Amino acid sequence: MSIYDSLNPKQQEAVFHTEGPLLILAGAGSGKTRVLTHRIAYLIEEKHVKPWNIMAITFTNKAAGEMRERVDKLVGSGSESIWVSTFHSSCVRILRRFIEYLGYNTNFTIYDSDDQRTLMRQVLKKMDLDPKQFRDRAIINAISTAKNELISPQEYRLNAGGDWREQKIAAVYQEYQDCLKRNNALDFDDLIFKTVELFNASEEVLEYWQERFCYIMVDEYQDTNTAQFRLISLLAGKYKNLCVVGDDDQSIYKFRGANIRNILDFEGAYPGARVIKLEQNYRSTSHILDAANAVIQNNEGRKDKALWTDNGAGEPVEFRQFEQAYEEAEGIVRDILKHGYAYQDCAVLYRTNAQSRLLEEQCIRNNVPYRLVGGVNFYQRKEIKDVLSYLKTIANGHDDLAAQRIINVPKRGIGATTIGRITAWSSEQGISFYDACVRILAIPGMGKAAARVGKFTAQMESFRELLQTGASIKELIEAVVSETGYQEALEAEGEIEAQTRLENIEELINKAVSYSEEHEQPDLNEFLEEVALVADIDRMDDSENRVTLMTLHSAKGLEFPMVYLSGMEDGLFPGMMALMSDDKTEVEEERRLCYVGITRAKERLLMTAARLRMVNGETRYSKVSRFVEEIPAELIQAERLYERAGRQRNNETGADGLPWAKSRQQKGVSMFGMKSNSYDSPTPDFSGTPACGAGIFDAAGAGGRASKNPAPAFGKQFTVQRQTALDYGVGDRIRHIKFGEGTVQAIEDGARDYEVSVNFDGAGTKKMFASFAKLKKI
DNA sequence: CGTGGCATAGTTTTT
DNA sequence: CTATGCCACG
Repeated sequence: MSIYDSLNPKQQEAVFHTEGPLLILAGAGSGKTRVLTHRIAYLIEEKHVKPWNIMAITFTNKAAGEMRERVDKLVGSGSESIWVSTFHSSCVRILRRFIEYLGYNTNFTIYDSDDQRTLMRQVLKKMDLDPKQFRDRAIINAISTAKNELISPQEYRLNAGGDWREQKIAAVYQEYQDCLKRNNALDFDDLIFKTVELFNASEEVLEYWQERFCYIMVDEYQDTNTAQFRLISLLAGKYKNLCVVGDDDQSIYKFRGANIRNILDFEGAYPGARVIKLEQNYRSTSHILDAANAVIQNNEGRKDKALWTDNGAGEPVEFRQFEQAYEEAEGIVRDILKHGYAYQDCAVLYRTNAQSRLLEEQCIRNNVPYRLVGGVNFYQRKEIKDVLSYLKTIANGHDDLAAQRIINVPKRGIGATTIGRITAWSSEQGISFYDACVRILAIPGMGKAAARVGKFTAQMESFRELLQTGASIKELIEAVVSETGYQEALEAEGEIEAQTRLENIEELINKAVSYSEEHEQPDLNEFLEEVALVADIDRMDDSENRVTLMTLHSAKGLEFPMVYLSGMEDGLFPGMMALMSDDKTEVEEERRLCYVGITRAKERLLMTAARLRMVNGETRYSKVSRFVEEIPAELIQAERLYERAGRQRNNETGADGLPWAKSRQQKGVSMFGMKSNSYDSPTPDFSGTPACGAGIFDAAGAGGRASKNPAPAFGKQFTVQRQTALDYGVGDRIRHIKFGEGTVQAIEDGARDYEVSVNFDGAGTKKMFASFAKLKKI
């Protein structure tokens, strides 16, 4: 009895085929991770391949982590030396050792999309291009596409030919790359691009890695782009022991450069490649699977395959159309409360992040604990970026963007003029921005600002010393936040803002602590880089009992017993862009996305749509998504609204006859923004807090209990409950966590919360919200 | 130099 | 509608 007996014949075939190129076409839920992990185990235990000669590439860190965990269980010792990581982190590791061949320094920094944008603006400004004609976003996209296709600035210029605009973009591309290099920085696309460049530049380096990775496995192969394909080809070029796993029907990252031809043409690129299809699905009921098959069949140019399952038929797929978008959200949440699945077994999926708002509202309203994946990345939040910029500047002064970001945060009286002068001087001298700051006295025309800059650099140097003398990253962050006055400045901004932001910083500190615990020799640079490559999905903690809200894209690779597909409307999903496009593969891509969504469901699938939805401030009517129509009637149980004539509609929806009247009214009583007493308890207005809907945050339900409890429950950022009564009154002595002791001056019954004025012994009079201030009676 | 107000533009999905 | 950017004022 071996561990391989539990695999089906096809899976075994894939596991035992170890030499030469292998394409595993793994349909949704066909156990591909099982195959990959068992294959690794087989290589090590039966073929005696050294663990360090194996490389497994996944798309997200989360997937990498899971795979590593499962491999650990299968393979006793040595599994830690297998490379299991994403394309991006693999490339970083390679570049950290050899990028000097390309004239960069090995302690390069990684620019995220925000940094990229900042830099691009600087470049566009410097080149004096009409911002109307050359939008940063558009140029970044063009460059990104070029990099994904391995097109260098020089080639871009050649391809541009006589096209004036393209010529300009080529020049911007060139300048942008020069700036990156001067800053010793790489953007996301560069990580792959530069690694390929490195391999092309040095036979010696390439051979080193070819010998290192004799066995390579790539997951989600349908989503690789040209650069990634090239990278893999180079690495596997010598031994050709390349095993790729993917499903062409789940290719959903075209916008990111993914080239579906990579998987469709694999056999062409690797003659003699073995192809194994995994078609048995272990995840879903046959109703769900048949619905998925029915939808995807409408695509052309796919690899022929037929997924089947011997799970039971299960319940039919359901579809419900609602009048209003908020009713749709409400319907979903009600259903969650009704059907009895644990919260953590439910996922609500949608096409665009904007749709999460209504769902959140309804979850909060009905006390359903949820977890939001996506939106603004945690690491892109202002306060986090600020702190990280400090750390970057402390770690090495090479990152100009980071230094420029924080030199006047908190306010130090160093304005744009001064920063501009320093920047100009630093580029004249060919030194970094930070180094220029250090030599501030040498810069002409500085005046008063010189002293301020001097104070700044002195402080930064003191932080460096702190780090030298062995302070942990945690201690460093704490020192930065308190000694620079960052925390103070934050608190001055307002109670609610400060609270959420400080909690975010707290979360970053936690991250730093767990990093330090995991590594024998914690290193600030390494920490920064780890943090630079995390995706939202990586931070998803599925141990808590919460409903998951996320985009269809984020859902790839996951599964849930109960799945809701919301916003099934033509114009939203498939999106307007795809419908309008002449390129019909755009709709096909959306259809694949739908296929991914459907196949996430194990037991029950409910699709929903609204006939009316607010989009960009105006109400839009939509038809039911064509994807729903593609599911044969016998598989689906549909509740539709009748298509009504316009006049009748007015009677139904709005007292004043306006079609959108009802939605306005609803907006008025919504949880966001408006003051309203129609709920058991008001909630903070988090439509205004930047942290809202950002990254993953946890909104805790009342311990998993549904309704009844009048206090709405938020977690983390929103650990807010309006106290029905305060245990202190005017004149009482209280204690505040930061301001110390004081006397309550007044309590106002505000719209959302009690506003308490307190005269602190040390800090004077402050007005604060009761639920945030956490005042204790003494 | 900092702030606040106004105008404008933008909108998919993310490593 | 909302976020961001720019400009004018204090």
